[in-house]
Amino acid sequence: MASLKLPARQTELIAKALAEPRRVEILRQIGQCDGSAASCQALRETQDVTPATLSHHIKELVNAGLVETRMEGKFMKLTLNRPVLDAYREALSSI
Amino acid sequence: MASLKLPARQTELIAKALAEPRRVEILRQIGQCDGSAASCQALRETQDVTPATLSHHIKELVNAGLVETRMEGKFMKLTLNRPVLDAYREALSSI
DNA sequence: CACTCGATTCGATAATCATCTAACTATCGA
DNA sequence: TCGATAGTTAGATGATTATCGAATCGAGTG
Repeated sequence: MASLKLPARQTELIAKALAEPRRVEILRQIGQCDGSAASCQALRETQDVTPATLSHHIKELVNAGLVETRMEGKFMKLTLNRPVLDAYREALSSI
Repeated sequence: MASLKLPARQTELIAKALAEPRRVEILRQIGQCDGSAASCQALRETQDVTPATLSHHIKELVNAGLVETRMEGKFMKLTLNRPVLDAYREALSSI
C-alpha cells in the first residue's frame, strides 16, 4: 500500500490500455525482463505485428504511464513502471 | 490472496468492461451499496443515460462476471461480485 | 556521403462499441 | 383487464481504435 494516487484521467488511460489483450502481452513481456529492460526488437519478434502497430501500442502504454522508454543508440529500451500498475490495482480496490 | 483464478477469457472481458469510465461509475455505485443491493432505477437516476444504454452496460458487467443480478418483482437488484474484482487485481499483479 | 536498420508518422480501412429511438415483454396496481 | 412502469431487444449511427503499407526520420557504419 501507500501507492501513489493516480489522477482520474490516468486511471482511465490505464484501463483502456489494459483492455487490449495484445498490449497486456506486450506489458507482460516487458515486465518479465525485470531489472534489465526489454528491447523493442525482442517485442517485434514475439508479438506478431508490424512495426507501425507495435509503435502505436507502445505509445499507448507510455501515454498511460505504464511503461518508460529510453533510446540506446538506435535501439529502444522499455521498462515497466510497476508503481503505476500497483497504483491502478489500488484504485480498483477502492471500488 | 488466495483469490480465485480467472480464465484468460474472463480476464479480457473484465479489462474491457473496466475500460469504459461510465461502467466503472456504475460498478462503483453498485459497490457502494454493500451488503444490500443497488437497484437499476437508482442507477438510471444517477447515470445520465437511456434505459437501453444502461441495460447494455449492465449486460457487459454481468458478462464479465463483475456483477450479479436478480429480479425482485419488476425491479432489478445488482450486486458487485467482489471476489472476481479481487481476482482481476491479482491477475494484474502477475504482470 | 550513401546505405542499412530501428523506429515513427501518415493516411486509409475495417472492426468494435457506446449511444440513441422505437418497439417489445413483463409485472404490478387500480 | 387496462394502464403504467421496469427492463430488454433490435437496428441505426457515430466515434474510437487496431491494423496495415508506405513514406520518413535518425543513428550507426562502410
